[in-house]
Amino acid sequence: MHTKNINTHLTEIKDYFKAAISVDCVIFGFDENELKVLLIESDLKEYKGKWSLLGDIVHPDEDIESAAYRVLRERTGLEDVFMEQVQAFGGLNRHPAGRVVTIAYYSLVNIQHVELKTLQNELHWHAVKDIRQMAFDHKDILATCYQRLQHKVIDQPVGFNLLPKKFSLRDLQNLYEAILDVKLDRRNFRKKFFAMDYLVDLNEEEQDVRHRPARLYKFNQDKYDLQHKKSLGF
Amino acid sequence: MHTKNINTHLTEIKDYFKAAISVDCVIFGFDENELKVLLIESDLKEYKGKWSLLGDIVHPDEDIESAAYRVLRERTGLEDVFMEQVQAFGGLNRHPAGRVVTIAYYSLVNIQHVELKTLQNELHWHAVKDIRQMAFDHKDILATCYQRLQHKVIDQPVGFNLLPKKFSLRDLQNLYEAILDVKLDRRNFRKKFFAMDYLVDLNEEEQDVRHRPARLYKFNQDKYDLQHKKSLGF
DNA sequence: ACAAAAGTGTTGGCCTTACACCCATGC
DNA sequence: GCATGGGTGTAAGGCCAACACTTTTGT
Repeated sequence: MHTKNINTHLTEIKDYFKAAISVDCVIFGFDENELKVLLIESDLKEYKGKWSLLGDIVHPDEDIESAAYRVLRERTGLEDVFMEQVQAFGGLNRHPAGRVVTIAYYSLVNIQHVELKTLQNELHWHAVKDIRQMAFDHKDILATCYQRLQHKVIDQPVGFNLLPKKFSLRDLQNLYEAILDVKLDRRNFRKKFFAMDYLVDLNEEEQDVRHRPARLYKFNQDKYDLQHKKSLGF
Repeated sequence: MHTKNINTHLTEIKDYFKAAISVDCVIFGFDENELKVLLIESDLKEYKGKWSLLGDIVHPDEDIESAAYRVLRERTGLEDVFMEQVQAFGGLNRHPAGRVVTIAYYSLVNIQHVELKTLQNELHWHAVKDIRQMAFDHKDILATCYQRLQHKVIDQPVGFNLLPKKFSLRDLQNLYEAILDVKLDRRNFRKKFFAMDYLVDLNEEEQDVRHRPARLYKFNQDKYDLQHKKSLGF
């Protein structure tokens, strides 16, 4: 039996250096109590009018993670935001131009900080729950990344990345309810977060609300980094 | 500002079809109460004598998942076993032959069913906890896949894939203790698994043990598939 | 009879859930 | 003063962790 292994035999490999690697970024934001994702209109004739994720080919001298950060930076102006690889998508005919294997990342951004780098208004935030059709296999990619996010926020306090620096507990709860698509009990939610001790009371209040203003908090990243990272368990 | 997007602009792509895609399989087995992984000796001069994962280039007409299954089949003779993609590894100089982005998979196999397809005895099962050095970035890949496995067995009953069809509760506990690297309470462990109702009592006993023989069970996959897949929570 | 591992229940503490009233502010 | 959402505590039940003795088999 003849078996090959790229890790032991090199001679036949040269013929195979013909694929392209891309990254696709699922950029999540939170606005108007909805989870949003940043999409771009596709110009490709095959997908005319459909929305697609932000992505690009990985350059020859570029790490895949760097490529993902580059895409993010070029489109949103943001750096140093939360980003995580999800997985590769490598179906045979997923891209009309040829064999393109894409690596999917998702990132969590404060939607207020984003300055869209747009040419003809072709970039838009879409409510995740309203998205029906997308170009390529991007609906799959989005769904997989969204699932990953849902698991992640249960496990670790990453949701803060989607909020402004100062936020109320109501904001935080709205965020979790939007991501997980559940209703949560207000008192128990507060208890849980105060018990975790990651919130810093800023002794400030909301402005311009026409009811009793809520206290504002910020997230204490350092405290979280120190402690054993235990599950939030919703 | 000029930004590119593979999902909207195609003209410049051709130049980039020069990378290679590979898959690397972390094939886990369980034997002598230890978690093992199947490795092959590297022939590459750069990694002479080091052990590496089983991997291969993804063929042009081949899905990445199919490629992973092919590697598994060619080396172990197995098909239809548990396998899951973990993530891509795309560091710049991870392969001496050029730009090779690899997609890592792990699979769980019954080590008794494996017939190693070996040419010069270059394939071996290694205890995961004893592995020190590996070729390429394979130690990273293994570590990432092992972590994923640890989370997975807590979440879903996939451990059965590593055991023979018939097993005792002691076998099952040994497996979980090996994977999670913890000691578990025997009574609570039994309670938990009986409560989940995934085990079928075969009304058989161990043979050839020099103490009281344990009852044998099998896993009821169908029952699991039907129920809501709830966490095992160790 | 002895060695070795299998098998079996109960209790206490903790964590989770469910639930209702008063408070501060803007209009 | 009224409408709106903010803020707070407690009790009951379920879940998990800790723990020791008896049973079965081989030698």
